[in-house]
Amino acid sequence: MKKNKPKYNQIIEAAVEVIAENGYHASQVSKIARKAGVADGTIYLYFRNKEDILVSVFEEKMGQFIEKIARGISEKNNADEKLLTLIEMHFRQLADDHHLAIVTQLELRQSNKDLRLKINHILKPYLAVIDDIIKEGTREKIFRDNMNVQLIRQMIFGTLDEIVTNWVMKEEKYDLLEQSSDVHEFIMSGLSAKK
Amino acid sequence: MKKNKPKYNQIIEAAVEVIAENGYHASQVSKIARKAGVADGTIYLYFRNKEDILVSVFEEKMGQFIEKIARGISEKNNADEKLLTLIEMHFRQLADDHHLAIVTQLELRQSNKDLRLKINHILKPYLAVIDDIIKEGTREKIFRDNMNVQLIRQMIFGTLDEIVTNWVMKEEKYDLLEQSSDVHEFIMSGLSAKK
Amino acid sequence: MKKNKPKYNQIIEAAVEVIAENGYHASQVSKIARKAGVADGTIYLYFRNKEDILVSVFEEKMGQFIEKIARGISEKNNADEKLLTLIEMHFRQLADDHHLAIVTQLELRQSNKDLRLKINHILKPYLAVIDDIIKEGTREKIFRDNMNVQLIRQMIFGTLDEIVTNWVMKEEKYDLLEQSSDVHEFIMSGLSAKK
Amino acid sequence: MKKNKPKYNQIIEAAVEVIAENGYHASQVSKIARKAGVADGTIYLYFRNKEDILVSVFEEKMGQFIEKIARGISEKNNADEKLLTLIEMHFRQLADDHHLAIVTQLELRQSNKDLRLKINHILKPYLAVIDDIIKEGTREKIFRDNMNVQLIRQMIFGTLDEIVTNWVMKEEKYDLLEQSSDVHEFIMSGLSAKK
DNA sequence: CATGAATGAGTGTTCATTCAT
DNA sequence: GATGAATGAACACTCATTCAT
Repeated sequence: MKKNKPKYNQIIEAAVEVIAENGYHASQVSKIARKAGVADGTIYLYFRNKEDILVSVFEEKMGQFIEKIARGISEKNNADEKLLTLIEMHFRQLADDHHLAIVTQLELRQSNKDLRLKINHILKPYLAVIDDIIKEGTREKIFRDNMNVQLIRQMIFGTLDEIVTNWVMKEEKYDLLEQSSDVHEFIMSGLSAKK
Repeated sequence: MKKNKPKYNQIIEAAVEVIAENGYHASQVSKIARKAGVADGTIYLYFRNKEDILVSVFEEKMGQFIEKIARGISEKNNADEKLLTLIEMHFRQLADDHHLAIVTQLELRQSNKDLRLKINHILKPYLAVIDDIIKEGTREKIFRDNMNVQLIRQMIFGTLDEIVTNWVMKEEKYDLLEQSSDVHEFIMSGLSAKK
Repeated sequence: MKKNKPKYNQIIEAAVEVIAENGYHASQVSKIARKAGVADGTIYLYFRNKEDILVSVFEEKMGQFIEKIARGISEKNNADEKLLTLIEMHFRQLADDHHLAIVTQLELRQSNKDLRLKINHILKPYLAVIDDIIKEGTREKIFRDNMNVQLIRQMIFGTLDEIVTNWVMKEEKYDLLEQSSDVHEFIMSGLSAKK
Repeated sequence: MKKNKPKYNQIIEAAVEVIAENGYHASQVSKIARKAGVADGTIYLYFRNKEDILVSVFEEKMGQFIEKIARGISEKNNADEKLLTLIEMHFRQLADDHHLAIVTQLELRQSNKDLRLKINHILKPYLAVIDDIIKEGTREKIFRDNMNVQLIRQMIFGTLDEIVTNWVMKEEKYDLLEQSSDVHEFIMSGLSAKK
């Protein structure tokens, strides 16, 4: 949410809707402008080019996404609870925002390498949150020692991402949140120190 | 490998190379034709349209990919060993074919929803192989009961896929195969019945 | 006239007409294509881009222009007659081709610096023809010694060019060719060795 | 210099600089406004539109140009000296104002037919000055009789203009003023009554 | 007088696909 | 079967001008 630039936010919101409804490749700048209620040229007062709109969409939305999760986690006292919170909030936020789910799981992945690299960059803070949970669990001795944090994080993120993507592709026919405890149990057992 | 149509295979191989070298969006039909040593029009004697080339590329390559894994697994006697074999062969086949890894993990994901649905369809036999291992492990009582097979399979596939994608994006700088045992341990612990 | 590429010449001719009729800035590629009776895309099989069309127009037309003058001059036996021939043919060729006159004197001058540099390059052979006459006249002792050939050539070309441009801007209301002898006399007197 | 409107002159001067530095086509109104230190909208309090700025630039600058030459000539007593003065001052004024030379010889020529007609109109007083010298020379019997004044004037102006343009295009690498006497001699001989 | 945010018309170029030879 | 010349739809971005403040 950039300062008090109402047009900036109008355009961001319009972009999410247009991409969710039309698909990445059919999302012309003029369509976004029309939905935002501004002229085509106005877009370029707030964004350098079309790619900049898309990067900003992801930036703004992921910013909120991560911030909420980080806040939720900070109230929990151990890695176990934190992981459950992360899973639940990851699922809930996407389940609650139909358009956002389509855009992040399906449409934005069709972008070219450049844009994907930028998206990966934006994703980093979220990956760092996951890393922190892993490290905390190791300190708390509830996770095994000597784990490759980067690999574990890839497995956790890959698991969550694939589950959400499948849910979106199945047109969100079932309850995503219900899966949380199974996923949590799978990951916790996978990392557990006991054995 | 379709029948004995040499041009068909020339075009498939050319497509993999062209996409790996130029990226999805810079892979024009004319470029594929040139690399395959045929005229542009000839492409359309073997494929309905550009999407059909890409689907066929995935179909042919995944066909071999799955077949090899299925064969490797059939020689193993329990779910534990089968899972390890699947992980190792999944990693090894992509580590051994640089072009294929780039195409499947990065480039083909840029396709539109239609193409991705077709790709998912082609992937089904592989997902079925994973499902079979899960079911076998449950029968063997080495996995927990009452697991949601579909969910577990998504977590396993998501884990493997994310790890390979990260490895490709990091320009294959480290050894992918080395990760196999950690991944296997993570998943096995996650599914394990003991506790 | 390039080889036997009929489309190439159709496009060149169409470009001259379109520019003469609509002006430089209103000469869209699609308008040229329509007048040439080809599809927009066909233009790009024969020309790299729009500028290449314009350069080629000038190249082809000036090529013929210069060639004819060079041929005409070669039949003359002294600098005096050669100069008269050059003036007459310069005027006649533009007087005979209304469209070409408008394009070269008015429209193509609106091009940007890049294009103008290329046009100047194409003009060089013509300037060389003028230089040769000046040198010949000096050898024949009918022109003064010690003249700055480059400067003289600029004066001659500037004179002819300004006269034609004025004639085109006055909508070709009077007879351009009639001016030839006065211009010839002016230049000859200006260069004459007698004094 | 219009009235006592300081902003008017700021904009005129800014326009010359911007055009000289960026070229005709890259000289946006907003760039001129920024250089002039006024808001975009302010431009339109002093000029009807962009073309009006350019016409006014030429008007103001040519007004001074012509006035100085007319004053210089009025001090001379015969057509011969007046012509030399005109040539020298024409060359000197452009040699002394780098920006003006670029703008008048190269950039403003890229304008469309409309603007060029207006520029020609502004040029008329200068052409009249040349005409007067020609007529005076004829009266003084130092020029031939029966000359087509308009044609002679075109030749003189064309000569001077082409020489200056060449000098600007050669990036003003040599001394323009040095050419004056040769040019004067060429024209005088060309018009001379003796023979 | 002065501002500057907002407007919206206009166009060169690519490339998947066709079809006459 | 094979060719490759020809097609034509589709779209991001700039910038002169306006007008509410």
